[in-house]
Amino acid sequence: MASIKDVAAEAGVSVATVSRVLNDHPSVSADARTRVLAAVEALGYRPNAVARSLRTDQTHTLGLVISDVMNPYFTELARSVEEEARALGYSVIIGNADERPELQDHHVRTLLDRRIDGLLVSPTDGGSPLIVDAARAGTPMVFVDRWIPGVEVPVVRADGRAAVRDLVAHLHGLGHRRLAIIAGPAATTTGSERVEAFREALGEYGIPLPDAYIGQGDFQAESGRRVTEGFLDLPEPPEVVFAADNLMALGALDAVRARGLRVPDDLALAAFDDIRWFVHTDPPITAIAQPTGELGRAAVRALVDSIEGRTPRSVTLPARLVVRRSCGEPPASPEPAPVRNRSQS
Amino acid sequence: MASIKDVAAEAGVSVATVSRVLNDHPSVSADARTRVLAAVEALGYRPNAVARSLRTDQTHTLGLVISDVMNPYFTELARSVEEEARALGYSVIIGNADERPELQDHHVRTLLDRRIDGLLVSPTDGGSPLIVDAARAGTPMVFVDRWIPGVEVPVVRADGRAAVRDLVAHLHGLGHRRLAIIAGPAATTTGSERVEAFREALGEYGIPLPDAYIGQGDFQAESGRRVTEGFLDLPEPPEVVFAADNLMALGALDAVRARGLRVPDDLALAAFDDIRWFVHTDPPITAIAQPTGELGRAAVRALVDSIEGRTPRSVTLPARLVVRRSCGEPPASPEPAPVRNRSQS
DNA sequence: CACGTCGATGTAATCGATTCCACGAGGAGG
DNA sequence: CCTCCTCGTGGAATCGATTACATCGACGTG
Repeated sequence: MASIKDVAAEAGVSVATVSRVLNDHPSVSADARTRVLAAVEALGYRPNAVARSLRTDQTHTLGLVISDVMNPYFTELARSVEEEARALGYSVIIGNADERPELQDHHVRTLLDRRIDGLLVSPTDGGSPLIVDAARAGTPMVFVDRWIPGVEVPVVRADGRAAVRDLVAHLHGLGHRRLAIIAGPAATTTGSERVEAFREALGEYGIPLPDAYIGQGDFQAESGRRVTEGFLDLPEPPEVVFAADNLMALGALDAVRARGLRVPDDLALAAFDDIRWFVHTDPPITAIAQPTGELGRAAVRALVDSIEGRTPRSVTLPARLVVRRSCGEPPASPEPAPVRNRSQS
Repeated sequence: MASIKDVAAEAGVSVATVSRVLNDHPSVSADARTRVLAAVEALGYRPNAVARSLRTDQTHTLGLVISDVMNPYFTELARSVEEEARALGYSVIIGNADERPELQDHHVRTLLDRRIDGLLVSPTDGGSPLIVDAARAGTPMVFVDRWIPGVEVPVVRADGRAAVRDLVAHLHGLGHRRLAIIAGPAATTTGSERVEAFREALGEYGIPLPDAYIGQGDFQAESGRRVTEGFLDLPEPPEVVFAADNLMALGALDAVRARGLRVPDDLALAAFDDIRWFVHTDPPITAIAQPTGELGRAAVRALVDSIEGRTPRSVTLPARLVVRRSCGEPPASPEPAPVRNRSQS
């Protein structure tokens, strides 16, 4: 592969001049510039990003460590992150933690070794020392969706509190009184927050949230199935199950289906995270939608601000309830546009 | 950030010795080794992968350019690729082409600039000169799922021919005679191959595939909706629509639903690519399943073979038909295990 | 005892870029 | 006409690693 030296030789100038042309530094004669450009063209030269990074100490790369690529919510997040990053001149390297802390740390370490300019993390657990140290050491970092409390890092996330309240109102209005939740890992902020919001909203109606109605899941489908089976085996099973993410809702659906029961007649179901498939499930699932695309973009902007020396800001956006048929009684009007355009947020 | 020089100073040895310890070269005294290791520990030193790559001309990184991250098929592929790569000591950088050739080229160029050790591509179009040139120039490369004809690059893919024949047999057995297909872009191998296989299989029953029953899609949901509406507007609409990928099937479902029609009563539906959501749609969708995980792993193995100087082999694995209810008449026995374990292929 | 071998170590070149500094030519100003 | 500044350019240092080569002491062998 041709290097800058080859270009310099071909153009009859020094490597310094070639470099100046490439980085369009002002003081290069028009003549030299055209000769260099011709040489670049002739040799099919492309600058070696590795060498450039070593010298400049910037890789123009962002690391994104997400909890689970197979989760459509995170896939969509990754997509919007990459899009915004590209618009700002950065590449993105994605690491999939698969909800496993040690895998998360593996990716963080690898990304740090590659000297990425900044890190976007949605922490799988509540306190990876590696991440905390990196943050303290000054690595530009932004938390997205989930965060680690007590660390001075901007957080970009959706606040589901109001939407959860709307959901509970909706459920209460449908006559449901025994409401259960499939929670995420307590070690994640989203895991515990959603339970709290749910409990609080129930409280407003004087409905308790007994321990038996709090199932411990791990944000993956299998745990949703297991927890739901537990609920169904209870002497007094809940009338509604609220899954704290979309995959656990899928597992819940599996469990109900395996017993030959029906949603919402035998058990109503709602989920946090709205994904396009929820429109097509049997029945369509009522869910709390996060502004995923906007979150991804805001996170990138905050991170790039941090990298380029501006002060990054935390961002909290509202989530909203999308009512469908999985909790009973169809909504007043059918959903207007079944295919959502993928470029919208 | 501490460099190898700092470690050398701290340990009281030369950088060469530090480097030898780090790469466990045999001729280092036990004493020096422990001192270096202690210094590494004390300083929290981590080798700079950028510098290392520049010197050794290897990045231990694979590039993966896929057509669409939002497509669960490719997400699963990406996941298995990363897993196998990690097991073999490589990282993966994913580029999302979003079915746009220029975006695909952008990512290929960026990856090449970063001097990745090898490239895994599922080409969005039939003949990016950039990719062809890179292959000819000797960049280790493997095509996965789709390929570019006429280029000397191993291909790892699933052969759906037999499964399509099974599907047609199934449809014919249910009494369907007017069968249409939503095709992928003709520029992709999978796009044209699936139409051919379908036409061939129909031929065995003496059923023609008129042009009106070949809708041109682009592997994205919106095109599936558009094409399906076209089909429904025909004077003699088809009884079955076969979508060449899962997203177009989703779009087809949208179109049917928007008209207040029902699957399979008004229009039967089948899809290429089986994804877990198909079990939960209304109705569950009959699909052709590819051994996605195995494809990803095989592709990585072939690529790493190529990188490390062994001869890579092309791999073709069979796809298989999974019958559900979207073409009419439920299958003989219900699906045995509703939740599929995510670690299986 | 001399010499060759081997193991441990350090010095320095190298990878491919960027960038500081020095230098020469040419133009402006006194 | 001399000085000074500016502009275009090249030489060389530098980033942080790896590695060929040189060196040196210890040891084994004839």
